[in-house]
Amino acid sequence: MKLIATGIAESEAGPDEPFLLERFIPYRLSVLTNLLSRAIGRLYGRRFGLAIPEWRVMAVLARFAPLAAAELCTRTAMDKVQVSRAVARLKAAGYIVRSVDTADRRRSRLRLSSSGRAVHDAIVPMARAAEAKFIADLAPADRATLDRLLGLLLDRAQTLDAAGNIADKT
Amino acid sequence: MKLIATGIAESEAGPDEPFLLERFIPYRLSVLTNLLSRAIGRLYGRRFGLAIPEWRVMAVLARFAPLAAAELCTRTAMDKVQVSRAVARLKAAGYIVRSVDTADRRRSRLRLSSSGRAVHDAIVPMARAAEAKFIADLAPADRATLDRLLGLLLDRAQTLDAAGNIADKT
DNA sequence: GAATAATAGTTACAAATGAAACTAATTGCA
DNA sequence: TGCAATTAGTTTCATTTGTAACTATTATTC
Repeated sequence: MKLIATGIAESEAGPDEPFLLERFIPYRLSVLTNLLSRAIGRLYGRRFGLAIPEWRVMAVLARFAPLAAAELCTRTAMDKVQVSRAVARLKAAGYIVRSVDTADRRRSRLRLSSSGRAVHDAIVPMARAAEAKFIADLAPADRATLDRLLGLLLDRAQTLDAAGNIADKT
Repeated sequence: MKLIATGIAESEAGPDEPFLLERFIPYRLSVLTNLLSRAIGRLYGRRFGLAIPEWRVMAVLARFAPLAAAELCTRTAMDKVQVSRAVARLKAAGYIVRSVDTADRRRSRLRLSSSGRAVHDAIVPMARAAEAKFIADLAPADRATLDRLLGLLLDRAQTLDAAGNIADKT
């Protein structure tokens, strides 16, 4: 069943026209992301008992370890509570190892354990396959545009979120 | 601070290359949607005490009332528990009116109250302004492409979610 | 070089969410 | 009819999430 129509963006509609939720871009992005996160969450969760925040931490540690929690926050775009909890679960599962930064004993140095690395390496092809399947419908030019638009819109959203004034006429 | 790089999609990377979370499309979509939902949630919440699910219900009722809860589920892409709770809060706030369908007394007939309509009409321009601001950076061609891609990807995500096999090689 | 402020990370508590059990009403069918 | 199966919607309970308070350590300042 097709729930969401395509056509002009809602914001191009004049003020007297009815508001069309199904064309409202933030709504469509939200539905899209929820569907995709759910599908991908099943992917990690079913076989490895990982939630998405945990997978994000593992993916970043695989590349940049050792990292402190604060650096994980920056790299994963998660807040420090989320990171703290993801790290705690991964440590309990034996997928990461924590040591204390000797130069600053508040900071931790986090890295994947060998079993964590093995899980990571097993998941990566699945994640790539899922992404490929998701965009399989798109022509090469559309993929490039999508990639570029995601960059632009992320910048924009970060700016608007930080400014906190998304509705003002600025 | 720019967190997310642009470039080729992660799925185009070869199997021996490191996994780049910051280029992984589901990750970028998730970060984007969370930022945007947070910004827009503040918009509805601050002035009107509405959460996003409630606003969605109001937007759909404004156009299609009277509706039963099940129809709200279809139109908002929310599940019946979410809808039930959103309806309960809106009823408590006096923004919607519920009557019982005389032909099937399990079903309800929901519509906006006059104060609900007033709130709706006050929010619509704010929502439109927020969307316009969000895509203000985009050239007209990019807006059209975004609109089209959202449609394609939503279809795709619905299919993959329903099939539950996003990682298989199908 | 103490006292204060700032920072890294965790914990606690409250609100939101999701899955499953439940109630009430209707439909199907013997 | 009468009983099982289905459907609409709500409630319950466990989990997740977000904000704020907290602990431990380091930096600053007088």
